[in-house]
Amino acid sequence: MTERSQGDGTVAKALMVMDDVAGFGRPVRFSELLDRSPYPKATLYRFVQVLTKQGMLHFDPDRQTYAPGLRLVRLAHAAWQTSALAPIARRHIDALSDAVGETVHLAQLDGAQVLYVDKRNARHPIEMFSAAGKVGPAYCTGVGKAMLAFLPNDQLDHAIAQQSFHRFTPQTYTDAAALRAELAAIRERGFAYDREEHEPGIICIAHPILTRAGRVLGAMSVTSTTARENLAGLDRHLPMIRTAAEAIAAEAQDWRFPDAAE
Amino acid sequence: MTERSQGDGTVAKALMVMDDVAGFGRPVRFSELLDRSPYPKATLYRFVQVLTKQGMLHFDPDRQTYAPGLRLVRLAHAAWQTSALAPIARRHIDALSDAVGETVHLAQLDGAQVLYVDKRNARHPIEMFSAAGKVGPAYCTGVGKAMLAFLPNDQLDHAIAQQSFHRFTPQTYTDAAALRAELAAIRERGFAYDREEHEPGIICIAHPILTRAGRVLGAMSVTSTTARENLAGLDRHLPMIRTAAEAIAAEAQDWRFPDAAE
DNA sequence: AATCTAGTTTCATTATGTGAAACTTTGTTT
DNA sequence: AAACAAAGTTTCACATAATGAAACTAGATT
Repeated sequence: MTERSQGDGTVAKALMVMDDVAGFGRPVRFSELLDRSPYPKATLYRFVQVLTKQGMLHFDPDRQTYAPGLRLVRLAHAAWQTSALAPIARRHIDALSDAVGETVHLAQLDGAQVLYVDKRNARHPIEMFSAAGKVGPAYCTGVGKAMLAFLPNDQLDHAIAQQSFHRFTPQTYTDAAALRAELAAIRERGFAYDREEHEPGIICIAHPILTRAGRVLGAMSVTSTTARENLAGLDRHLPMIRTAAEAIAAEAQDWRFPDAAE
Repeated sequence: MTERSQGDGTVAKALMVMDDVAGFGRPVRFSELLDRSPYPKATLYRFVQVLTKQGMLHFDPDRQTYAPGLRLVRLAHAAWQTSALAPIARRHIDALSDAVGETVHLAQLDGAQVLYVDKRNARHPIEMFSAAGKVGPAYCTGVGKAMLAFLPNDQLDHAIAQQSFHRFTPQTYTDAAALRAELAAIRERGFAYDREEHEPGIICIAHPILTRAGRVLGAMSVTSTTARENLAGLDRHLPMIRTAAEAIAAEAQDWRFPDAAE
């Protein structure tokens, strides 16, 4: 399932169990968990007990199933609030989505993956946790490429090494060389497109959010469909998305990133 | 800060550190954390290292501060989605908030506290994590009392024992006896009011969400202000909130609570 | 240069986690 | 109803991992 790091401490192991439970996407029985777990029965059992007692897992006695617990939601609330990006970006995203009438995403880089931290959908009013917390591939999404393109070399190498390069559509970049060329173009241009690389019919324009020193804080995108728009059409939104991205960066910087030279 | 349970296992201790970091509500320095922590420097240091390496904490090298990490947001996403209540309730909450034009809350009981898991604000369109994950007192909120009132005796005793009974307003119930009387009235009536018990000027009507067997799944409320409404006015919304609560209960039950006799 | 504070590493000691196996409970088959 | 199987829980000798006092280093401050 996940890559297992051994002897990494008890805490790391317990968190791996959390990931496993979360990975099912539904309440799981102990035995199902055991099948996927590298730990022996008694060990896994103790972990699950401790995590449940701690509120990190919730045990449903009727069904005898475990699911991620409410303590996580409480902690995530703190994470979101404390985050230097999401709370600041909120009103800019509101404004942008109102102005362009399309779906707007805010994402951060979480290791080699894209993690969506906020979203506005012009039509359906709200998405809550169903949107925030979602992860996606970095190499074939607008926000992902926008962030990768402005990473320092060492971090970029590391991130690229971890991409899966699965071909989602005919347009997906499926090797590191092609991706690097695309990233160079993005760096040159200042923003990224998603040309149906992740989902057929879905296109977007994405802009990085950078500190003055050029450190990547996140990215935001405006998404549309090939049925309604083409890339040239999305360019209309460029001034607004750029303004928003810069405004967010400026606020975030003043607030919490006094930007020591790196 | 929090109650400390000793010898409760390494995982529990690590999670306590998480709570402490989250409790600050802002990025914290190691030394600030040390002041509040019962652990010696080296021990706390190791915890913070492990948690950071695991993505449960984020370390800002510029400021040398720790904040809750992105892995939490990812896990909370799973928790929210897997939860038996929030995803099901979503469209009902949408509909209810549209219909009544007031703020609607969805909450669950997390130990002795109320944990808000969703919210619709008629005016301001969205609140994201800023709303979900928030905790509040059970004894002086509509949703809190609506849930407490339908708890089995042993759980109720336990929950009441943990209430702080802080007097937020002149209307706040400040002792267990008064609260128990109010809960009896709520049980009788089938729903709860908040008569400015938590915040002056804020009133609400709240309805529990119960399985057929009477187990408490959560509660939902419609909130207004004394400037616009009074309790009698809120009663107008009763049929709709009751219908919504029952619909949510029915769906949740079919979906994941086949309701073994309790 | 001396002093202070915050952060990091070391290492002998001890507590804690580990997991094979035995056991109990629950549900299914004959 | 008895026999069986599968899932869940407890035990305990053993090994690993956590502990924390103290020593150390890096930056500030005087």
